[in-house]
Amino acid sequence: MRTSQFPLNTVKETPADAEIVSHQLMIRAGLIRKLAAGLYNWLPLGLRVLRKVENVVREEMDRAGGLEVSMPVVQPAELWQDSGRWEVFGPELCRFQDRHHRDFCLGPTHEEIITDLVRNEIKSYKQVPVNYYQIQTKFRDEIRPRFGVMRAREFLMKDAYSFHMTQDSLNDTYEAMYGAYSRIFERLGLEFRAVLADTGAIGGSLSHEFHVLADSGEDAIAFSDQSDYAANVEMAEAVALKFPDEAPAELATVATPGQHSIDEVSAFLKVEPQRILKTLLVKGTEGGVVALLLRGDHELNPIKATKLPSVAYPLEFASDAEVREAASCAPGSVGPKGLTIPVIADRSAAELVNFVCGANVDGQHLTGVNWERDLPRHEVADLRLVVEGDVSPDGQGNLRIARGIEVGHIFQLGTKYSEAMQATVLNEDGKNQVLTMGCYGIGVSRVVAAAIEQNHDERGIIWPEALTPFQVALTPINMATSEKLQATAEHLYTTMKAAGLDVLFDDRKARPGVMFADMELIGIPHRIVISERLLETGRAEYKNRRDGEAIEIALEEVIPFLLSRPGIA
RNA sequence: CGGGGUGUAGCUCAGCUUGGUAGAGCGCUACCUUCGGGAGGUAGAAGUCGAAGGUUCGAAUCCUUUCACCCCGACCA
Repeated sequence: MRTSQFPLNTVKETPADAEIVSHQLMIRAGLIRKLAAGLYNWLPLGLRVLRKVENVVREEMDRAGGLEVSMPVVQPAELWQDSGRWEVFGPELCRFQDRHHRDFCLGPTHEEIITDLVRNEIKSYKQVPVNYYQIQTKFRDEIRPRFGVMRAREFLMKDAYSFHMTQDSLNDTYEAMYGAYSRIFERLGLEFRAVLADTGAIGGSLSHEFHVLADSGEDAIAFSDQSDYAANVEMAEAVALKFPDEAPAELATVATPGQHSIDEVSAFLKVEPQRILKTLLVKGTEGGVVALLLRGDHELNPIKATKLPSVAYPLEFASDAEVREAASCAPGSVGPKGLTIPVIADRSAAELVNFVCGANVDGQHLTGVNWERDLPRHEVADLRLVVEGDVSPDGQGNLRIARGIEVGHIFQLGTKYSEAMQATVLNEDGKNQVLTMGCYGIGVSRVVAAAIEQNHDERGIIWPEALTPFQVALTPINMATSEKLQATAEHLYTTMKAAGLDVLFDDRKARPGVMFADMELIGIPHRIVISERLLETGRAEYKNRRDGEAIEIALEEVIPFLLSRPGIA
């Protein structure tokens, strides 16, 4: 491709409304342009990258036995009413009516549609398992779209849905998808981790997320430094931290006027926070409140808390009035002693000895408290967020915490949708049997942004080979003034293309600085420069975008040299 | 939805407090000079000052309403 026929829509200035690097660079490099909040046009350069991702995804899905389909973006309400999600889904489901006043929505996901398709088309156990996938535009009316295509309202997603007679069969496909996803992100040249995940609103049992590691990531993930354990911190199991054995101290009541927070009490009583018991009162499912106990240095994990049958979802803290009713004091002085409401202790809180807790009297705390002697043993659960350095739940190594961008998510759905929508087939006994489902998503447009977050410098994007819109930039200097240079450039361009190289020939009448800056901004990994000066010795200059390595090579060696570069052929 | 902020040329912004015929830099067009790291000069094109209403002799500027966009929180690939 020639730049004279492929306008580079680069801009020098950083757009004012772009927060993160990938968003800024995608606009500066001319990959995307915003149309409205959360809606983007993809320019030719950006679309080339998007298609690269798409193709890798498609190849690996096909290799793993997926069958490509295409389902409409617009979906009839009836199917959503069938699954029960028409009512359950919030305002992010964009609903509208057609001219006949029939209800429709823009598909945020396609479980309903595929389940309907399968219940109509798949009749026999002989036709399963099947794994249908599509690469399709989705629309979610996000509360707050941000970070460019990272959290857009309209985005490109690969979604796959598998149907099975047995859990074993689902396990097989789940594993195949796990493998396919790993290959996809490896081929794309991204540093990623697969982590145990919460199944969230989609429902189901087993689930893994695939995260591209980047400091700007919205998710925190925990992984062991010695084993392959990895989980979203929302999910990461927190093991009980033992407390050193000590002789029991005497139980005492102390005045702690005006000391409410853990830090205040810690400073006032000169006791380290980990020896103070934090008592949180939250709303319960039955309408009352429930007490959750944590070590003072630990934080509550709301996801874990709301999974407890007695705790209301979503998590809501008790009001001051409710606290006073349950504990007869203000929130800063609450403790478990004497409470008549349900009490659940975190595993590590249950290990405390000689600790401090609220006395349920304003301005008073208890010291030297011990379980059993002073307080009954309560229900114990995993309630806290893991922290860096925690023992890994598999017992091997310690947890480290990194930030990641979720680019893929695989679920074992079970029969949630197939049951509700009656997706059944006849089994070997001639009986109707509900199919078991899995679903598997990749945020294709998000992958592009994630790749940039992970691969850029102060000059712009540095594309991994598998994603780059062009492999090689051919930049002749002042070509217009030299017929010889022009002829050499044209010849190089033609032979490079013939050699199968995807080359962007900068034939603009631009100054060298402009060409270099543009090619670096748009992230082309390899650059060939030719000039009058170089021509005198029959050489060209090669420069690598990532490591900045620059060498001169003989003109006739240019193509063999490029083809020998890792990842290019 | 709650809290905060911004709308003026394609982009980044000044002008608004104190009302008086619309500005800069970048980008774009043409020409001259320059030519290995976002050049210099000359000339030019380009704006219903987000929209509506009001106050005023006169509104980008003051008042009211409204829309859009951005940031912080709860949702998600």
